[in-house]
Amino acid sequence: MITIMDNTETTEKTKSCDFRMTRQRRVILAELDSPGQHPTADEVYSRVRKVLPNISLGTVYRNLEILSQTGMVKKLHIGSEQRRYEKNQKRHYHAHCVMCGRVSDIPSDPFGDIDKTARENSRFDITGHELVFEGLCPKCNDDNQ
Amino acid sequence: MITIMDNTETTEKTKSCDFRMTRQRRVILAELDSPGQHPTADEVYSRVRKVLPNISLGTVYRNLEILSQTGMVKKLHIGSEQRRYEKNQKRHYHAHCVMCGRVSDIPSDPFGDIDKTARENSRFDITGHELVFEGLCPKCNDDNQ
DNA sequence: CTTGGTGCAAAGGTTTTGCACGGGG
DNA sequence: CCCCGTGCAAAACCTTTGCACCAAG
Repeated sequence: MITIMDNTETTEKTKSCDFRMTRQRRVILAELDSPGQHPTADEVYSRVRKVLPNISLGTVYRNLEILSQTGMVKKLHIGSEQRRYEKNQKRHYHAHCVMCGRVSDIPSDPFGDIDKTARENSRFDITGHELVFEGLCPKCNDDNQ
Repeated sequence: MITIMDNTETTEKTKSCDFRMTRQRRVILAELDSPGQHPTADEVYSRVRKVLPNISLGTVYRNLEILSQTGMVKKLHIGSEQRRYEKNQKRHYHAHCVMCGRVSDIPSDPFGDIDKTARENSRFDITGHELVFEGLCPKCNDDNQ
């Protein structure tokens, strides 16, 4: 029999939201575990299929959506490219290579002061911001010389 | 006969890039002229069709893409929603209503210092950033009370 | 048991593209 | 005149969804 409880806050969160921790969901979460990753749904799908060959792409999408609603996973919208996902973890921003599309983490505390500036210049009730830095990754920068 | 030259920097840019200023292209640009707008390709399409009933959606997409390459138009990537476009104009950021999807301009000088911070924390050659503020627009904020 | 989750496949929505023709410069 | 741009329609792409069955709790 498969152990379903793993007494992490992850499972706690799922339980409290009336979500079942299915095999599929657990494997998807596990795939997102290593930091510095920002896979697309399709990338998650092909990785997870190595463990669960019969999982469907629809299930991957449904789970990523549900997990992002619980806050365990974060949806990323970077450029006009395909949606990406990451495990929600310590505060950081992202850098996006305009040449190859690579996405890297940039560790940083959130810039709270820019929200304040925005509030002063608009009638919106600003709650936060999405910020992506654009530029060249080290590799493309070298190739470019 | 239709006047093709209009001796604006717009036409100059087009000429220098070997782009022809066609009737379609001119009407699309004109539609984007009033500030504070961020229409989707489809919205541009339906507006432009009032002037050019036979224009095709493909032409609208092709032109918005070309115009964004010349720098005359800016593509906006806001949340996971449909792509939006605006005429490139004085420096500002955008606020996105998480409830109704509305997009508003927020006048502001660019935050150059955050690029500096990002540079110090990554190996990317950072050239700029995409920044969208999230919150509630005045209307949704009222409805929410 | 009950009810939410799954696999499958089809549908949906947005954006791109191949092609033959037309018009800009 | 040349060849870029256009209209049309199909294709490509990404994401969502309906449905019958399955399995978590």
